[in-house]
Amino acid sequence: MDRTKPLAIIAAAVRRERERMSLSLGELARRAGIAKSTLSQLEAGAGNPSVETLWAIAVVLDVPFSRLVDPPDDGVRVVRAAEHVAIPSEHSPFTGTLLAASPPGVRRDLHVITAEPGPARTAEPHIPGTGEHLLVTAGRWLCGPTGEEVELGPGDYAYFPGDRSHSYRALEPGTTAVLLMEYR
Amino acid sequence: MDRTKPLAIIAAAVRRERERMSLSLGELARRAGIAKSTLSQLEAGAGNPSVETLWAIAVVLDVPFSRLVDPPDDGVRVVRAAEHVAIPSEHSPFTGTLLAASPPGVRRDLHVITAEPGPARTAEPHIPGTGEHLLVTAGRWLCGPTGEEVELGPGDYAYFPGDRSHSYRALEPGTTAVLLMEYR
DNA sequence: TCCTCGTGTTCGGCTTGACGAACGGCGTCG
DNA sequence: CGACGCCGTTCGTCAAGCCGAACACGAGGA
Repeated sequence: MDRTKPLAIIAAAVRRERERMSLSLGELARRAGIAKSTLSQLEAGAGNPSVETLWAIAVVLDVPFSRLVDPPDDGVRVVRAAEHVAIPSEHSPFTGTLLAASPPGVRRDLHVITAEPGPARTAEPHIPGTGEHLLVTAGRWLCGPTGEEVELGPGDYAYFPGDRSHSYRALEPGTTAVLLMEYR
Repeated sequence: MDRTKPLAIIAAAVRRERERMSLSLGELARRAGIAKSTLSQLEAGAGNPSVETLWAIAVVLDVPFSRLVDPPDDGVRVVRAAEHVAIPSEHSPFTGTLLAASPPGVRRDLHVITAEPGPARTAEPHIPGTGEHLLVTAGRWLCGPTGEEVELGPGDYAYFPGDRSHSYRALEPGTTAVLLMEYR
């Protein structure tokens, strides 16, 4: 499984999530019912916190346990419909193409989205570590991080990090896609 | 975030994963470099293990930390294309339908799958906690856990747990779908 | 200026988890 | 049968995490 020292990761993650919620160290400690000294040492990367302690923190921060343990990624990937490599498998009862395998510890929302032709609509960057997987089912999309937009047709797949400004634009009526949004 | 007591979950998860690897309690303890008494108490649901301890165990069991902390789920969900509730959002530059929000701590693979009409193909159950999300893009599928198959057309969405025997069957030529497989 | 409140840090004391040895229970071999 | 091996549990000791108070620092306000 994972490679890096858990201590530093957890320490950084707790601090990051805490600041994301705009909570002071003392306030978080109070809400979590732990001593702020404990939290201070934890964020300093010292010691070896117990499950109970971490759990209480995760609950208050409203993040899964896992969020306190994994790192980020980057880049834009596109797999054209024509490039799909069909893999007949004995293990699966169908022919499939693997588009993206996820690292552990992500949350994700699965959407179906539709848009009509018009001006590009831009989304503000989400929190770091967010990613968007798009699989076009009909029409044509022009989308991606600002300045790196790609045009996608039916069957095309694209991934790009969501922590940068990015836009979506439909080029044909009834343009639809499956959108998988991932958060850490 | 989560609701249930972490202790019992972790205890059960460790025992489950340990037995999956056919390791004795003592052997796991030895490999992980912890006292077997510690492991014994942990599996008994007593105490409040430290991160270091859990980490060592997770490494030996070759599972992500998260696998030791989240529970299972069940049931089959279907959202018909006609039932998709379009949500125009100011936050998103498109109209979307949320099909499924993920529980924390999952790994997932995103596939595009295609099949031609023929006999149903059955998949063996995967490890507990596995789930499959299917969104039909063309044709008609008949699939689901054995005995609970549902018929799906373009735009239809279904979820079912993958830890039971289940089958896929295409009813029309060129039947395709987006398949999101989740593991814990 | 002085006081107050907020931040995050460091310092004793107590609690508790981790350790290793010793224990009882089974199956196997001499 | 007794002796060994492995299983998992229980017990006493020790180290370490957790706690709460005291601490230093900076930003306002009177």
